Amino acid sequence: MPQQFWKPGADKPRILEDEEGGVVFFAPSLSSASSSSSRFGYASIGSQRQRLPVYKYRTAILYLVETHATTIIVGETGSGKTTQIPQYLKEAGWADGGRVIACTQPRRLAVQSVASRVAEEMDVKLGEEVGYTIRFEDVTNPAATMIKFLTDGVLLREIMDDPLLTKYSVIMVDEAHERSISTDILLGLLKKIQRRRPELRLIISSATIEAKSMSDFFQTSKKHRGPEDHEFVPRKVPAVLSVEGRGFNVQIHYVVEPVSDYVRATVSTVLSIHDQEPAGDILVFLTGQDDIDAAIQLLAEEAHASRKISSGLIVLPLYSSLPRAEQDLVFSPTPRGKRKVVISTNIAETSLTLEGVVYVVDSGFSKQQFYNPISDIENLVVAPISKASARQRAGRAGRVRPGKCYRLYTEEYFVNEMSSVGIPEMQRSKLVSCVIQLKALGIDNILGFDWPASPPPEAMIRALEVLYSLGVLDDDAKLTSPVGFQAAEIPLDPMISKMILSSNQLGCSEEIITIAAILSIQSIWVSGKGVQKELDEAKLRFAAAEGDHVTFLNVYKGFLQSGKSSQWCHKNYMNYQAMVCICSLLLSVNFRCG
DNA sequence: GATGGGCTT
Repeated sequence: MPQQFWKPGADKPRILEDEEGGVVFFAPSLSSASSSSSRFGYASIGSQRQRLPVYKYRTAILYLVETHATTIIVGETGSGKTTQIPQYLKEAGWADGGRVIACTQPRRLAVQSVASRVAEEMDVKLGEEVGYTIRFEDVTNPAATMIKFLTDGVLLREIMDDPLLTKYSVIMVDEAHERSISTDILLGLLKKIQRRRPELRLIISSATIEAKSMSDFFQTSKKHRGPEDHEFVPRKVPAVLSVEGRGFNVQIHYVVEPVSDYVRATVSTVLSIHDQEPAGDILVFLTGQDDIDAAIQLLAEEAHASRKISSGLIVLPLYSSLPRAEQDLVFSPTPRGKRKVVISTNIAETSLTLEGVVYVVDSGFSKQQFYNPISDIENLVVAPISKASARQRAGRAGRVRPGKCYRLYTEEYFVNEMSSVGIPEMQRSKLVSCVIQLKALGIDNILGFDWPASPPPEAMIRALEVLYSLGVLDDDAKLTSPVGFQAAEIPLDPMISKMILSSNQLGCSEEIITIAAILSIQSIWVSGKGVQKELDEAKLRFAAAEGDHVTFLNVYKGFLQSGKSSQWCHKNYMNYQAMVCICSLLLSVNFRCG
């Protein structure tokens, strides 16, 4: 039975969700005038740049940055803020005198693609005036780079060498609304740095909502407040500027009654879209591989049962552990007369963008990590998403033309029950790595640190206990010498760093570093629906009686003997990308540990 | 017999 959605404008009274800044769905007329037709013309890069929504705020942004210590920019995707603002700053002279403009991103891929886009717009070679740094890859030229894109994790590491980040004149923290651990630590540290360096300017860029709490965070100072309107001191009160995006209008449909099984509901919704709606690809958000496989299975069964309805559907799964070749399928253009259905995890919410999506089906759930500091156990649980996520998901339907989003929950639920933003990662994770990093930066009063979102004190205490038991912290909760400092230097989980340091005395460093590298990446095995049996057999070929760790060693040996061959990985159900990653990790750890 | 959302240094 197909799901029942009510259509906007029909009998049921429409509760507008704009109260909380539902701007995501409705961009002013500007978008229809400027994007669809002219965007595909042969405009020069210069005029393309001028057509971005952010362009008309150029003067305002430069003025605010000049006069305020912190500027918060609320902008939807497609406003052009990430690529344009660093260029405006450079044009206004913020990179003069050897200073550098930094722009951080939570993800490596975003850093690379934004950097190359900006280099192209400025018509310079990537790695010169415009460069980027991500782990294992530094494409900058210290003598020439004026605009530098980097992951927030890399900037955090840079603070270890240069605690005041002296070479930067402006630091733009992008995607701050995602509230990843590194972004939050970075924000806390930048606030501190700012007190010592009044000439440093910060730009915090966030997709929606949290502008107010972010502004409060940068406004309130625990200690001495500087003079506010002094001529040469920038204003401490953050400026907040909102920039509209370029998304198309997305019509939201809610279910009338709550659904009991969101996988089934997904399938019937997809089928009725396919049956009733004009051409356009469908993007479905489910929680994980299990759900996704079940939905695909069910779709196949329905297709078999009613050939008429489901002919012309191309159904593709999408999740991060899917082999690269299969992931790439979702980017292939949809053949004429066909309709692509991508059934995805959260990966399509932030990390990748699919062109051609016109319909989004949102289950309302995602898997989220939670940490219980009492039991010291991390859990992955299916939990309801936030309004912010729901808006982000819906926005994925409006990239090429007006679209529709089908939410598998009631409007009443969305309005009254759904929390407006998710819980910051900081408040639902282990903090061992985070604490050792702050200690390495000389921040002794960890419990008194000024966070954008305070983590639970129990989690902090547990992290301190773990570090103490590893011998990384002493009785005064200071880093021990040399073990504590060495462990902080190694960019891995402190438990693993300690294992590496101890292996030195036991004469098994080489083996332990290999194991450490493998434990530090997501998985060396490929994943997928039909390969479970083959995967188990492959694992058996390397299995060691001593356990998984020695099995890992065998796998790595095999990989080396194959001459680091990708075919060998494929044959043995191993993730080639992961193995390459391990090699880089080995290099960097070996480098640090002599 | 039960099991990996997504990132990152």
